[in-house]
Amino acid sequence: MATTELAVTISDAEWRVMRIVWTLGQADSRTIIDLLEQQHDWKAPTIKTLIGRLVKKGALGTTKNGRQFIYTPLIKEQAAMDGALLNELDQMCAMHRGTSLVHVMEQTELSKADVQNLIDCLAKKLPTAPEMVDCDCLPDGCEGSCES
Amino acid sequence: MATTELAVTISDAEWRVMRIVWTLGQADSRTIIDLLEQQHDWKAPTIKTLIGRLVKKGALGTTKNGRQFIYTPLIKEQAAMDGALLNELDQMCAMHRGTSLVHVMEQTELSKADVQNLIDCLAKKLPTAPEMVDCDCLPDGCEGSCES
DNA sequence: CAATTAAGATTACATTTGTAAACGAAGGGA
DNA sequence: TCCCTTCGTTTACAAATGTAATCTTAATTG
Repeated sequence: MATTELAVTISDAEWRVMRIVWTLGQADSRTIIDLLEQQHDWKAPTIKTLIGRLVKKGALGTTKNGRQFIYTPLIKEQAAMDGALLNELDQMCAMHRGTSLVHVMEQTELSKADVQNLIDCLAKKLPTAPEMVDCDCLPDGCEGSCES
Repeated sequence: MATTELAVTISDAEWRVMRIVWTLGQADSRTIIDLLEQQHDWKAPTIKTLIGRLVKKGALGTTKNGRQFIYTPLIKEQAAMDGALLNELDQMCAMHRGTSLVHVMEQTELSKADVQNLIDCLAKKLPTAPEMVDCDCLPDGCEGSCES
């Protein structure tokens, strides 16, 4: 049985740090601090705190390199992204998720390949898609019209 | 110039309360408390606190009904959902958003109509979709391979 | 009318998060 | 060898959040 790795929760600010490390593959604190100081008005100690918290949370791993550390991602970027989005979606009314996804699509820039993948994925779902998805906001089930 | 209504932020626990009110259209505290006590192990005072915070945040409005209040949503459910998802997506690497949306689609139950709407929306995007969306994790732009 | 109940308001308290200063040890240069 | 730079660690502190007890007041009931 593999270690049940319960999804690490990454806060908004921490997310910025992770993106740097994910993109570079690995990085020492100097690099992370330099890059983030350019993108935000964060002071170096702020970024150090974020790095420290990510290490404690198990999102970043460390390798000693002389006096310093080299940080590497311990969680996958795509998995973190998928998890965060699904998490958010899961706490919303099941009946309205589809509409929300349409709105999100409309406002998100996607590459041709992404659009094609999405179309393929949806085409595959179409045959087995239910006629409707019920609201799950009330204990029993929502028969109301869900005005909003 | 209309009042720039800066998106109200709703926390996870508060989200549960909003869903009840959105679904019912309006509700008094007794109703909200009864329903939520069934879904969670929350005590009545906990729910009262959440309701109070939502009123203060401007997410719920009140109408006096005798000694009690009737709560109504001041923000639209669909708008709140769209905003929360876009917010989450916006803080992620632009290059990987498409893939994440594919994964989200795969794991979300959608009605036939939703699937069709999504397909239509995507079909419309396809012609103008860029060949690729660049990573925006680094200050300048990410030319790296973005291993993750 | 007195005692109980219920509704909303006030207070409480630990944890997480954003944001950062201060500190201690290890190297590098004068 | 002695100071200064750096890195990582410790401490700080306010706001947001999860979770709830207590209090005040007005209404319900016997």
